[in-house]
Amino acid sequence: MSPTIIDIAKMANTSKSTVSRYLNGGKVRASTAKRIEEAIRKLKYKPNVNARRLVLNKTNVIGVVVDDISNIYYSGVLAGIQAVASQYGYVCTFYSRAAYKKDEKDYLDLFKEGQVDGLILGTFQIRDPEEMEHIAESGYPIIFIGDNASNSAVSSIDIDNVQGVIDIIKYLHSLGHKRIAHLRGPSNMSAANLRLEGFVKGMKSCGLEPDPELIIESDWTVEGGYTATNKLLDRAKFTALVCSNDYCANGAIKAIQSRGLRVPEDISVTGFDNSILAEYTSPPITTVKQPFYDLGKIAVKHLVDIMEGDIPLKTAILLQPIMVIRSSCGKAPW
Amino acid sequence: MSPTIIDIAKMANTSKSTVSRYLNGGKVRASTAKRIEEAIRKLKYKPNVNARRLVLNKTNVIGVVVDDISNIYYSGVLAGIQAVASQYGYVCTFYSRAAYKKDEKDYLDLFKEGQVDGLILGTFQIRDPEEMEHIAESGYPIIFIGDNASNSAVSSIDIDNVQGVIDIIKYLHSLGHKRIAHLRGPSNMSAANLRLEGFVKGMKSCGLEPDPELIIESDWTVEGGYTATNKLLDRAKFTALVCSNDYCANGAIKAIQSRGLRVPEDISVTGFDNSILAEYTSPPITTVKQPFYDLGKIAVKHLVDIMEGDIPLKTAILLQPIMVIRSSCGKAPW
DNA sequence: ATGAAAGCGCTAACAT
DNA sequence: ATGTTAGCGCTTTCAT
Repeated sequence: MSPTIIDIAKMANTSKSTVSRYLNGGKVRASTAKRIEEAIRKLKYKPNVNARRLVLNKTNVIGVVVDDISNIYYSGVLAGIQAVASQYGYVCTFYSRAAYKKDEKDYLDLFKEGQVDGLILGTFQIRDPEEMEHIAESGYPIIFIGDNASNSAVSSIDIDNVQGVIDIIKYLHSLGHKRIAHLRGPSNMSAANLRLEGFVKGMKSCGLEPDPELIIESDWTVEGGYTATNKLLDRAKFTALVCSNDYCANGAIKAIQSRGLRVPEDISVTGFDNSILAEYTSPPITTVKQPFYDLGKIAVKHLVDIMEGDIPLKTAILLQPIMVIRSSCGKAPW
Repeated sequence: MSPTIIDIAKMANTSKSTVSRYLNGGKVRASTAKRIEEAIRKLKYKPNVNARRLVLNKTNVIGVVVDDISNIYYSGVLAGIQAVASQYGYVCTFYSRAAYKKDEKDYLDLFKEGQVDGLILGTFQIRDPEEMEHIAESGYPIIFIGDNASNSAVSSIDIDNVQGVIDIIKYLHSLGHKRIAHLRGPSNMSAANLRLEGFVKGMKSCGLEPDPELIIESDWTVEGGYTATNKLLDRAKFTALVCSNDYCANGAIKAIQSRGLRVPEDISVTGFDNSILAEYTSPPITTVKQPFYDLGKIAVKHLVDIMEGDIPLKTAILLQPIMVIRSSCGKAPW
């Protein structure tokens, strides 16, 4: 067994309260401190966190629930979360949303069980309003990632998907494009809907009318993008295609090229996310960079503020995305 | 405050021992059980895990330490770890190696502190023998990921990097290639060295002599692969290039194409990992698929076996990789 | 089958 | 500044 605070007290000829005090930065006579330090060193003592958690009713762990840890989107966010959490003295435990849904478990149980002090909840899916309400009412320190403040009673953080696409449209418009198509993402994904919203707003702000015929839905995969783009090419003419993410943009480019058309000479294509695919495929794709790491970082910072009582109010943070211009866009051919 | 076992006992007109017994599947009279169940439901009771951890000296958490959570390699592994751990009733906490190194903390402290029951340690770097020894001696349940049993006193799991490249060489040889070059990875990465070993062994087993002039080192990045391949093209002739991973293979292809040479007509190129880049760039890259998810899955299964005493012995598991043939390789032109 | 009591390792009054 | 004591919520003998 590991040594306890009592073993230290005995060896240092003092009481466990004094050792505890020393450990927690309280006032201790220098000579006693020395003896305690020595005992700790000799016995290689480490405080038992579970005893501490029990008595303090504070775990110093942040729970993170996401759809799928292996998704590149999340892995960047998770890295930011983990790094910053540890700076603040917290440890992170990760849960997958799928497992929780399956077992019909309630995330809020994590608080009751003493597993976590705070929770970061991330999902691509549009959230269930009832669930949001349930969580908001609970009063526990929880922050949502990837949800654009659909419920103002909770704290959330996301990037501004709408503005990201507006920037893209303005850029394309500046290149002379007028017939701009949109390969929208799945309608059950909130970011996909927000990007569509950005498409419509961006078009209008440029004095262009979004043509329903030029909007087609696909999933966020390369294959889906390929298929949908082929349909789009069959039914209409356009000079630019705004895709809902980099994966389907990659598929779109392949579809366009497979018909002997060139990107960007004949059709310009844009993506979203700035994933690895956008950077290294040919042509490299003009896209919108999501600050994944910062997203995680700020989420934790904010959560810690909430947990430690500095920020009682609910806030919705919206990070500004950055357009990354590569060679998949060119002047409008007509 | 959350209700405790005592609140349940009171409401159910029994003692906390009986409630505890009920909770842990012990024998309880049916009528008592009913009353306890009802009390639990009414009070929405959830057992406090920290009290339980303290008394049982068992956390049900698996710690995972990796270089960088956001690395695609790890994110797949982590997903496997997380999923299977939760099946076994464990929760995962993730630590980044960097933070630990910086603070000079010892992973083994996690055990002493009662943070974890077991640890999965992953790194690309060649491990410090002293550290390995230290860990081996500790006797704690620890399993290494991504290390090919460099120390037989610890348990480890990895894919067979050597065999993966041997398979590639044999495949290229079957296509008629004789002058085969190797873009090796960084020499401080153990997998890079093993892949080089596979290259040498594979060549010999095909009756080919590995030419030192045809082996060049680069980091595992696209840019690094690009630069190194240009150097290689300047100094020698070859018909196939075996790259240490998909990223540098992607850079290699770009370098080759930038000189007006074609892949695979003039030079065949292979990668390693089966990352997203191998699948969606042009041409798609023939590579070796690492079973990331399975790696994590098996690591956990094995760790649980160790923790629960089923497997006292130290074992080194080597998973067989699978070659994925795409269009970056063709018949040798000469 | 059930309850009383001790104890897991720690913190925090409280008294000295 | 230090020690005594109670208690955090739970499990587990040991009686009954």
